[in-house]
Amino acid sequence: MPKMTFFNLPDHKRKKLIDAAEKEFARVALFEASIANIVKTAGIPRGSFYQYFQDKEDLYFYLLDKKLDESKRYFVSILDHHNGDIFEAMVDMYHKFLVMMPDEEEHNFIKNALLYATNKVENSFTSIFDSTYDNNHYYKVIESINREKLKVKEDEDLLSILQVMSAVAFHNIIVKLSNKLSDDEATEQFKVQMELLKHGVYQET
Amino acid sequence: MPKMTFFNLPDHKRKKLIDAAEKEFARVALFEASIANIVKTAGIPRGSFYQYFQDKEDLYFYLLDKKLDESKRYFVSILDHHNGDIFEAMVDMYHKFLVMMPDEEEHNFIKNALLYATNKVENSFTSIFDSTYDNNHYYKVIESINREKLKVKEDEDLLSILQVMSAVAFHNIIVKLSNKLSDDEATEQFKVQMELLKHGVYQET
DNA sequence: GTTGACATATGACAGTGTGTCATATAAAAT
DNA sequence: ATTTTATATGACACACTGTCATATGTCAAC
Repeated sequence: MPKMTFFNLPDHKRKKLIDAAEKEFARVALFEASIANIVKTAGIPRGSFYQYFQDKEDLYFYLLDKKLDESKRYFVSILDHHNGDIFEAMVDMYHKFLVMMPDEEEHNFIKNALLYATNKVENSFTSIFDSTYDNNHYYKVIESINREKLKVKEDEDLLSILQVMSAVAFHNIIVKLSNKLSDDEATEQFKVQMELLKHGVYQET
Repeated sequence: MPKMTFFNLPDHKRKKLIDAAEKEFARVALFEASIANIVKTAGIPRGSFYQYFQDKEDLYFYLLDKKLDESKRYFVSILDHHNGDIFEAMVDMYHKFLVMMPDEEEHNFIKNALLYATNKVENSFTSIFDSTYDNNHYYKVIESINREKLKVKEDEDLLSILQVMSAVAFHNIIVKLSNKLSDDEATEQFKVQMELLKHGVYQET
């Protein structure tokens, strides 16, 4: 987390710094991003940066988590919209995530995050379904899920399902961003994989 | 790929360099690893390094792919051992991968690779099931799979299954390596998720 | 309105790393 | 023996990081 000094900053100064950082993290992945670049763009002295943040990662995950918080809230609303059908919600979310990013800088930021995913970045993304990150949000999701059509009834089993889904979604988004799949192809492929998970791949005897 | 100069090197010199590199990549993740360290340990001049490799990544992915090639071959043998049952093979492989790493340096190398996974690293891992990386190996796998118990019969459907499985496996290994799951807990969790995929999560009406 | 205590700002600096290049050396070809 | 080609070497220019001594601002208390 950024230090208090950062939050005490006058709005325009804080915004300038955030804009500069977003620009840099949209340009290249975290490990390639340079503080030197950010402070130059923001027009602040180098020393000030360390007054506000522990280091590059501190700033980075602050920004990333801020962006993903929006997605989290959005997912709950989508889930409600689909009457708790978690598969429909997931496919919808996946599609929206890929298609609904008109801001190129935002798109590149996310792309760089995903293509150079550290464990921490992956956690930030898949935390949509992880109680350790945001217990409050987690229960909202769990409670919004309609279990009627599902085989499992226990929270624990539900969690396993969510984990499988988010692992597959995460992987698919990376494939989509790195390869030459169109939005439609990617969505189609994800749907197919969700169907597999829905109905299973074994022939029931 | 390393340059020819590297492969022309006398064995002992090449080995010394590889040993030094493996040590460095076991110490820290790719982005933190330093060429300066590697050449110091190997006792070669800095200039020579660039005679052999394009850069750090060149050396890194050469080593990683070499390691994963063993795993690929091993997977085919496991699949045969389980008479083509892809779920049994996958669970077995997952367990072996976690448990059968007695060499601490090797373990740390893989751990660093996974916890700081770039798109390229993830590709290297999941390429077990990707025809674009090693067509020959891919067909060996595809042909070894027993489709009797599976709903799907087409290669294309099979590929979707494999992709889902490898995405889930990849994700689980990362969770296992970063968190405090024991080998047994991790294996159990993976089994549960494989069962979900086998039989599906929807109640068939 | 002066003082002191505390918060913030600043940029020079030491340390570390990268990739290149001119030069030296060895090996092979003619 | 001489030219050509391959390899070796380490100094160098450049880039970046994190720190620290010093400067500047803020604000409550007297």
